Amino acid sequence: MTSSTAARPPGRPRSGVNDVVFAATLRTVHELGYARATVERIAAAAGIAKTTIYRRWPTKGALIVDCLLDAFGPVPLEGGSRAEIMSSAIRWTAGKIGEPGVGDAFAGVFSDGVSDPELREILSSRLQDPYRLALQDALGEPEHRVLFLIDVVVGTLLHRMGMTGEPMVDDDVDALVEMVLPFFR
Amino acid sequence: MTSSTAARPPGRPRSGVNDVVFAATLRTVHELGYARATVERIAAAAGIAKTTIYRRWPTKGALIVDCLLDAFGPVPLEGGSRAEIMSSAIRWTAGKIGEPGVGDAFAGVFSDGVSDPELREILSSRLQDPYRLALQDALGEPEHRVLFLIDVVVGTLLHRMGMTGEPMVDDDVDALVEMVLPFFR
DNA sequence: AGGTTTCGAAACCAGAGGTAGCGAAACCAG
DNA sequence: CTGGTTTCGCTACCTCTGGTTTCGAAACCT
Repeated sequence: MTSSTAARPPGRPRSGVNDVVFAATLRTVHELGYARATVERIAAAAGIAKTTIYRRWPTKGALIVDCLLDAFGPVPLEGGSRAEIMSSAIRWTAGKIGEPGVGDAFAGVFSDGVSDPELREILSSRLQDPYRLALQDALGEPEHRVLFLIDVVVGTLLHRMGMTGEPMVDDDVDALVEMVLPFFR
Repeated sequence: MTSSTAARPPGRPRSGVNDVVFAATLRTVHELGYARATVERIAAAAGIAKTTIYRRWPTKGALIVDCLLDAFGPVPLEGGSRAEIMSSAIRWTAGKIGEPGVGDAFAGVFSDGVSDPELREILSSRLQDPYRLALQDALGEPEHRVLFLIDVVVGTLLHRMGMTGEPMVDDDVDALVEMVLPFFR
């Protein structure tokens, strides 16, 4: 065993509070909204110091992206036909965005990215790309078609969330599936 | 002429700089992005004092919404068939959002609304409702269908804008039309 | 025990939205 | 021309947020 698992570095090890921080982030965003969920409040909710957060994530945006990655996890792409795969992926996305705090955090960090190219890059490469690649693979569609699909699905769900403050109801998610599927058959 | 046109109130009249402010707002947002387009910078670009802006608009969000209303103007709903009306409305929306500064301002104020219920109310009632009502009338569709249509079209366009920093290219706008029309036939 | 790293706490900074106070300017009525 | 009313520009100011810095204490390994 020469080096594969990287011997523990010297010094005091980091306390394993990442999960606590993610939970505190979603809870705080859910209760106070994105803008009022300050890093200080998130740290307090997690029971740690603000500086500890900034030691692990360079910016608030990076923290939120990591938190969303943790909340979403890998997209389930089971299902036989292309239609079943797409349908279940859309419903899965809608369900995740509807979980308390997730939609607000997503819309908020997305908004911040509008005027922050570095955050946009993080958002695109760390959050969008993995799902884009998985979808390209599962659906056999070219990149630009999958990007378009993501624009439609995520854009629609976030617009509803941003405009009403509530996630999209199931009937409208059904309509979204019904509208998207024929176009990608 | 008794009272219809409201006799001019006493005191110094407001200088007619609204148009100058709108132009300066779009220009500043286009050059610096939404977050760095501070009210102070917008005022400087318009050649007026920051306090003058806050005398006319209660918040930055309200200023942006008025600016967008001015930039969009009424939606053109000419065209014979329903398909023509919808198609031209979608392309008109995409074109407006693609104008320099408009898309950034739209995405920015939309983002701010995520964590600001008052701004969301302004956005919904002053910006979305007029277009929604005009579309309900022109298309003969019920409210929730038109709201869904707006979610899809505006959401998709803003997601592309927010993710890439660039407005959607014509080919993809064509795809959007092609996807939406059959669902609303 | 010594070296190394992380922790919490506090003070701190820069930039943003938004407000208050002031004298000067612009308009109208008499 | 004078007085009343309102808006103007200017400056100073407040609050909040993201983010940084500093420092002593704690945790781990050798």
